[in-house]
Amino acid sequence: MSESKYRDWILETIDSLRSRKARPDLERICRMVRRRHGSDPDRTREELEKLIQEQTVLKVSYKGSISYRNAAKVQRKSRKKSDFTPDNGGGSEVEGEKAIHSSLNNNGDSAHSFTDLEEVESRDREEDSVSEPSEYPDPRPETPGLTSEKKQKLFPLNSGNGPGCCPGCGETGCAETGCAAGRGCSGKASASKDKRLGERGGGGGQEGGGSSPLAGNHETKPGQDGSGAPSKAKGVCGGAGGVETAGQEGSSSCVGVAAETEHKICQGSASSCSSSNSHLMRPKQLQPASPLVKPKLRAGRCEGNPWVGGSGQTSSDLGERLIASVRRLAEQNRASALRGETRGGHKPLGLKEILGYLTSQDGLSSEGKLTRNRVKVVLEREVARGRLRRTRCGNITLPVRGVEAAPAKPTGPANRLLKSALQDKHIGKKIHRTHRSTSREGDQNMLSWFLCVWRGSAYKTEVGVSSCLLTPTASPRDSGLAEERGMNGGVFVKSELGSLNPVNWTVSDVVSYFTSAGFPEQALAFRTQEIDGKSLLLMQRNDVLTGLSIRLGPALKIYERHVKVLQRTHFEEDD
DNA sequence: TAATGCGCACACT
DNA sequence: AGTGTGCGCATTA
Repeated sequence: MSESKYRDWILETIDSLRSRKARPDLERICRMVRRRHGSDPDRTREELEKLIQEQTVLKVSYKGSISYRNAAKVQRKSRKKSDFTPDNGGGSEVEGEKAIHSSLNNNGDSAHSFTDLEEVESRDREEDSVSEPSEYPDPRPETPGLTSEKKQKLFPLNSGNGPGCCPGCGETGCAETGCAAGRGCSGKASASKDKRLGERGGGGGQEGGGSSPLAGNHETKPGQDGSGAPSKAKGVCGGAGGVETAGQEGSSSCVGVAAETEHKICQGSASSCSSSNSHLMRPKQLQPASPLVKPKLRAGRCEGNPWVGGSGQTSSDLGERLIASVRRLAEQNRASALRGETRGGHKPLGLKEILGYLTSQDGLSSEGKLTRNRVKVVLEREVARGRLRRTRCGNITLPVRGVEAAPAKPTGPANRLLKSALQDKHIGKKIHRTHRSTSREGDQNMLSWFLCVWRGSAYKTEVGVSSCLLTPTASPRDSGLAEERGMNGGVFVKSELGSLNPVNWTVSDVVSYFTSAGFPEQALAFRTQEIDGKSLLLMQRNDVLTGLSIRLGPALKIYERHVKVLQRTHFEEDD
C-alpha cells in the first residue's frame, strides 16, 4: 500500500486541481505535491501508480489527454451495456476496450489495469443498487459489466514505466502522457489541443497489451498495501495486543506519520491530534491539507491533520467556520420551522446559503476573500471528513450524530465511538440472536463463501485453494455447492474462520475485504474512518448507513451482507 | 513568475 | 438536456 500520507497528498492534489478546473495530470500532480510537501516527483509518481493499482486513483483519458481521478469522487452515471467475466483475465474485454479506444495508445509496457475497470463497474453497480435499497441483496457479488462505449478511458497503470513519465518533473519522454496525448486522439482534438498535445510529446505505439488477469490483481493487491500479510499489517498498525482501542489505532497512524514528516509541531497524543467530529473513528484526521493551504502556513497548529501541520490555519479555520455556519443555519431553520415561519419544514442548506451566511458574518475574513470555489472546496473536504454531511438531495447538514466543530477533546471521537460501542457490545449479540432464527444459516454460508473466496484470493498459496479465486462470476451458491461437495468442507471452513477472525483484522484488512467484496469505493471510507476489525464488529447499522458518508444502497448492502453477518458470526462464536 | 480563479465551450452520458 | 471537464486567460500572491 502506498504510504497514507502520499495517498492523501495525491488525492488532495487531484481534488485541488479539479476544484480550480485544472487538469489533474501527472505533471501538475507532481509539481503540486512537490511544492506543497516537498516530495520528490519520482516518489510521487511511484505512489500515484500504487494508488492506481489500489484503485484509489483512476487513470483516465479525457479529451485526448491523461487525467487522474479521485476514485472516491468519480460519479459515473452510465450504465454498463454488457457484462463480462473478468476471470477471462480481463484480456478479451480489454481487447475490446482497446478496439474502442484504439485512438488512444499506451506505451505498451503496461498491463491494462483491470482494477480500473472493476473500479468503475463496481461504482455502476452501486448506482444500480441505490434504486433498490430495500431489496435483500443477492449475496452473490454482481458480475461487473463493462461499458463498451466508455469514452473516458480508464488507463492502465504503467507499472513498468518507471521514470520518464513526467515532463513537468524534469524528465523526458513522457511515456504515459505521450502515449495518449501524442497520439492525437483520433483527430478529435481541436487545433489548440493538438498544439498542446504536440507539446506533450508523443509516444506512438500500441496500447499496452498485457492485461492483468484478475487473479493477478488479487494476488498482488494485498501485498501492495501491506494488508495481505497479517504480520506486515500488524506492523503497520502498531499491532499491540489486547483490546485495540481507537486511540491505539490512531496513535499508530498519527505517530507513525508524524515521525516521518516535517510537521513535528503536532504534539500530544494521537487522539488529541484527531478531530473530534465524528462518532466514528477518526484518528486519521490526517486529512489532507486543504487545497487552499498555502505552503508557508502549513506548519501551523496540530489541528485535525497532525502531519500536515493542522491543514494550514486558513482552511482549517474556514472549515470550522463552515461547520459553525451550517450549525447556525440549521438552528435558524429549526427555529423558523418551530415558529411556523418556514413552510414545508427546513430550508435546504446549499453552498449558496452557506456562502451567503459566511460572507454576511464578516465579509472578508482573516483568510482573505471567501470565494464560492474556496468555500466549496472546504465544504467538500468537511463532507469527506464526516464533519458535514451531504444529503441525498445534495443539501448540507450536520452529521446525524452530533458533530463537534470544537477542537479535539482528550478523548477523541474514535474513543467515544469505541466506548459507546463497547458498552453496546451486547447489541451485537442481540442482533445476532434476533436474526439467528431467520437467515443465520444462509448468512453463515455466505460469509464462509466470501471469506474462502476472499482469503483464497489473497492467500491462495497459503491456504492452498488456488482454484478458489475471487471472481465476480463466482457466486456464494456455487461456492457453497462446491463446499458441500467437499472442496472445502466444514473443517476447512471452520479452521479458516478461526484464523480469519475479523477481530484481528487491521484497517487494511477491512479495506481489502470490502474492496474484494465489490465495494472499492466504499472501502475507502472504511480506510478513511480507520475502521479495523474490532471497530467493524462493533458498528451498528446506523453507523454504516450514515457514518461513512457512503451512499445508502451500497451501505445497506455492506451492512446486510457483510457487517451484520460478520458480527453475527463473531458473536456467535463468543457465545 | 507561478499559482489560482473561473467563464465557457466541449465531452460525455 | 444535464453534467463533468479543463482550456485559456485574468487575477493574485
